Amino acid sequence: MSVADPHTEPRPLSAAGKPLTSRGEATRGRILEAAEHVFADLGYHEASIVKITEHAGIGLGTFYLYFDGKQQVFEELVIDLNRRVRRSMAEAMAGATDRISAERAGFEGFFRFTAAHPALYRVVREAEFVSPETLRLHYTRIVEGYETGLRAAQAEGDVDEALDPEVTAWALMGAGELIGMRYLLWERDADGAPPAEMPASVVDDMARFIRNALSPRASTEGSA
Amino acid sequence: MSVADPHTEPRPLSAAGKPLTSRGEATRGRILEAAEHVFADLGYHEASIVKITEHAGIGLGTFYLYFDGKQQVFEELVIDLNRRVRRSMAEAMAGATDRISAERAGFEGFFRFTAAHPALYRVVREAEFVSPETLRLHYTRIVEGYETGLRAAQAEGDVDEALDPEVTAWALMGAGELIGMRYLLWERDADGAPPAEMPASVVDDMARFIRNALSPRASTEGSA
DNA sequence: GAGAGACCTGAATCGGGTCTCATGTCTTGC
DNA sequence: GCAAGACATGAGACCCGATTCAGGTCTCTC
Repeated sequence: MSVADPHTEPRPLSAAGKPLTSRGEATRGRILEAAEHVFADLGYHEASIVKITEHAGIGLGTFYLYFDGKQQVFEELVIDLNRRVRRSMAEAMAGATDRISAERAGFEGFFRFTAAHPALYRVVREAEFVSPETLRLHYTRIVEGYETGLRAAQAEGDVDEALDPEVTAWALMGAGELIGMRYLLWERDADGAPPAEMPASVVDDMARFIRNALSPRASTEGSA
Repeated sequence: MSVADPHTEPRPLSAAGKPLTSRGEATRGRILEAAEHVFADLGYHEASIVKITEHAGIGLGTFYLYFDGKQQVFEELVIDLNRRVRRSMAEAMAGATDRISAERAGFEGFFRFTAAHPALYRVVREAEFVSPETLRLHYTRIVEGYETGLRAAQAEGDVDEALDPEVTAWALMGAGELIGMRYLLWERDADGAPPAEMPASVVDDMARFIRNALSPRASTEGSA
């Protein structure tokens, strides 16, 4: 597979590009963790370096030893989150035998991540306006896996051969995203708490939709 | 239909809530127009009141005679854009006879608007982070129409009765959005110009996907 | 135990934003 | 032609954020 492995991580460097001692690595990690918290809480523009460094318990200047600026931490964070979402999806799909159930499992993995970290997934979406390149990377990496899976499944006869794998992959991802937004990010109980997981009925409804969309049709290969 | 009519517009008021003379109304309109331009060009956070008033050719203070602040103009703009997107969709669907072709036409209307105003559709999406309430309104209004249409089509036998209309409506809208983003907002030719319209092949592929997803299945009502 | 890096710090600099307000200018009714 | 009220203005008060930098401190090596 040419798809990027969701488990590899780059070596941490200082802002100047130099390698770090373990003390430096630890501090860098604390900044990243604080950034995750602050961005998730406040969104990109309300977040500030001061708030991040305060939350990390370090001096303001220290931040600039490890990052060029706010945008760079943000990008690194999105890339990390992308790895984590894909890991969640990959884990969920691991046991599936045919493509249709793999598809369902993949969505469950995605919904599980979103339910567990609603604010974090919002961070990823905000990348569209903060760092479009990074968002492209995010979506592209997810779609690549999808597309390969769909192509293989078409060869197996699990998926309608008339469907274009690329367009279909984007359509499925979009469907998953809006469903996640609607039923996980928007839904709040009386105390304002988000749901712990996607309601089974929604997962079922969505699975039915996907099964319909993907399964080979017995007859009627009509006009385009 | 209980769906909000995309053609009605509220009366313009001053920031203090007073009705306006025609001179005032004209100025207010110029601000809104300038805001549309500036937000589309720069995004919410890069945009500033100064830039908006400069573009409108009026003094800075004048802005505050008509709006409470940046956020309020933004929200008004998003609501206006929502009306325009829905109008574009409704016009495209007007001639359709059955639901499946109405669906396809609706997407064509949506893609037409996005292709004609790529930057404007980005403004709508940015509302997720600037004014979540307004974005909810945007999506909800679109989904309402969808859902009613799907329900009616199920009664007619045009659409698989096993599908949940609400979940299906959100899934379709999400699919349309990501396809729009991928093939309209991202695609640039050598000069960096966006495509004038959605490629026919993508529309066809998407239509096939939707037809599969919605059409009643002859047999196999399998497990959930 | 002393020197060399690596690491840390926050006051100060700089830039840019929103919003107010005291001071005009138009337009309309009479 | 002259109030009165609607409309217009932009300098300035105020706020807040990113980034720099000169001066520390820590830690490791020999």
